[in-house]
Amino acid sequence: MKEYLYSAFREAENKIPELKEISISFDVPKSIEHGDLSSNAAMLLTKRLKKNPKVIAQEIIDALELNKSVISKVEIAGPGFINFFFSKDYVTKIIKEILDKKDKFGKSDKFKGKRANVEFVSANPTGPLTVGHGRNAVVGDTVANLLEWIGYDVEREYYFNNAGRQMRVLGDSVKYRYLEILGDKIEFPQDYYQGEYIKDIAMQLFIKYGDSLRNEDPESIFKDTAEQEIFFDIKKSLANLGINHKIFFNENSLYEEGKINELLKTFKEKNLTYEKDGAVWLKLSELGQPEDKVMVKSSGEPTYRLPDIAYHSVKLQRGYDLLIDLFGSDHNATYPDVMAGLKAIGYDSSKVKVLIHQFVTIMDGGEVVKMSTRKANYITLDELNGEVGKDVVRYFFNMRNINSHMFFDLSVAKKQSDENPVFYVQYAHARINSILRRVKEEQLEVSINHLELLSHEDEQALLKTLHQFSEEVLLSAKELETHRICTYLYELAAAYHKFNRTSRILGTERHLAEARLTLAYATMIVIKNGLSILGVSAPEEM
RNA sequence: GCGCCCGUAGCUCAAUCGGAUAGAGCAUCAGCCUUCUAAGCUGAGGGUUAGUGGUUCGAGUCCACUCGGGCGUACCA
Repeated sequence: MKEYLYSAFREAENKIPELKEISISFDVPKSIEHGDLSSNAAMLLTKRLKKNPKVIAQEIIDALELNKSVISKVEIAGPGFINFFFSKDYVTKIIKEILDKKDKFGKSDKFKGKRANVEFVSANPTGPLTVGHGRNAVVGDTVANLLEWIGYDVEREYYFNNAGRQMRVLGDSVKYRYLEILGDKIEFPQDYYQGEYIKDIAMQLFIKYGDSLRNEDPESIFKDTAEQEIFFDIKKSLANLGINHKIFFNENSLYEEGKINELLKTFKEKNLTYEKDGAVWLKLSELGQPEDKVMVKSSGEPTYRLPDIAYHSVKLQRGYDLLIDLFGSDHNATYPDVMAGLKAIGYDSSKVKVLIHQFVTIMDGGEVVKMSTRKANYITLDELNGEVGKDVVRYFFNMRNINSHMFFDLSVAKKQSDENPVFYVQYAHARINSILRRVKEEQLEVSINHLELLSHEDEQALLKTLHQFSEEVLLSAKELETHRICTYLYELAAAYHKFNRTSRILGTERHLAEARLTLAYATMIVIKNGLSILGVSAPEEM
């Protein structure tokens, strides 16, 4: 609906040139009394024109050449809002568009030809994915979906590190459990991985190799087997949620391909490094960061910053127009250094968008569950998925703004899953399918021939909600905010349930019945499209 | 101490670039099924948007400070 008004305002700029100086926007007013779309342009111009906003509003209205068949009424209200009321005909037209585009309705080609990379999950293979990783996984995949909906060619990527201290401890942990199975009496160190899965891997090795591995290095077969098994499980957990990464990027390849040394050399050439206490420091303080940081430890090992910068430069070299990083708030201190480093060596760091989600606090029966992979005190993503199902997991994690901390009460999720909003949305979809099955007996058909009969306020409200879908997708994708889709779908479902109550189909005069049926059918398409962005199923029966 | 995020109804959360009377769900209370799924609908109660000050036609939203919470602040990743 906004498009029409934007172009009308653009034409009005000829008569009121000051309109060019402000950013024109249209809001959907909270109350229907204030029309379908509202503009605050007059109020924004009060200073420039030094006139009463209501007077300016009238001048704007006079300058606009509006088609009566689109805009039925324009009003000045409140302190100077210009409220536009759309004609019934125009509002109804959306049905034709939906029927025409079907599962493509809401998609846009605004960013067609652009390439994006979304890096998410990126957990090292030291243990199963927990509920905490779930938020990252679901939001990352949904952000990727959103970008695809506005035209991007998207690649999903998983960055991991199978070297380093964490993985050494993993190998050691497996070896200790293996020795336990062989009957050795050892005290399992507290800071080793305590999870049952370590014992399972050790047992597998015992079954396969007997006691022949007693003298093997923990970093060889023990670590390698653990990595393989754990990664297999991680991928399976993700696949169970409909998530499939195209690229698994091993940090180690950056070393093997000399990218780390290359980067270090570049920094040195640009005179951005110095040595102190046997370590190599990057002059981040000269790059707008609070303090210099160590890139290469005195031991000769790089810190995580160096590979992180190298990794991002490699990704930028691949030619993406947009790079998304998604990680938890525990990493919030690391990315400014990476961005500063990238910028210093000539990359366009504005292509990198870092999304940081706040933590998920797991509750069980009102009690906080402290999570630690090391201590094996956690609820796995698989367990959660098994309890409540993919649809609930995906909807739930997408529901909230990632800037907010999120409470996940397991006992509530299990016990009251019936009351989860995802069912409310899915139920609307199922209800529509139900009526579609029923009308076959009545020989009613989906038809655009009598849509002008849709005049009930609940029908009009539903139509206007349908109008907003495309804009909502575009906005959600631009802002990289998945929760907006959930909010929208909930409103759409509510509008449908209301309509379902007041605008009955069976037992109604044929033309009106078919018009309503067609509206319901269009609603079904939009609900299904919205749910598909979230990766949530649209059941035909519940 | 410093940096990032947060503080909205009893609970969990929305709120478009700063817009009009701050909205939903859960919970509580009162209604609605011989009619397309009651996993639904209608209504009621519930708020000094943590606090103080500022910016302006207008602030939950922006700025400053205070209080409270989360995460960081390594030659760990």
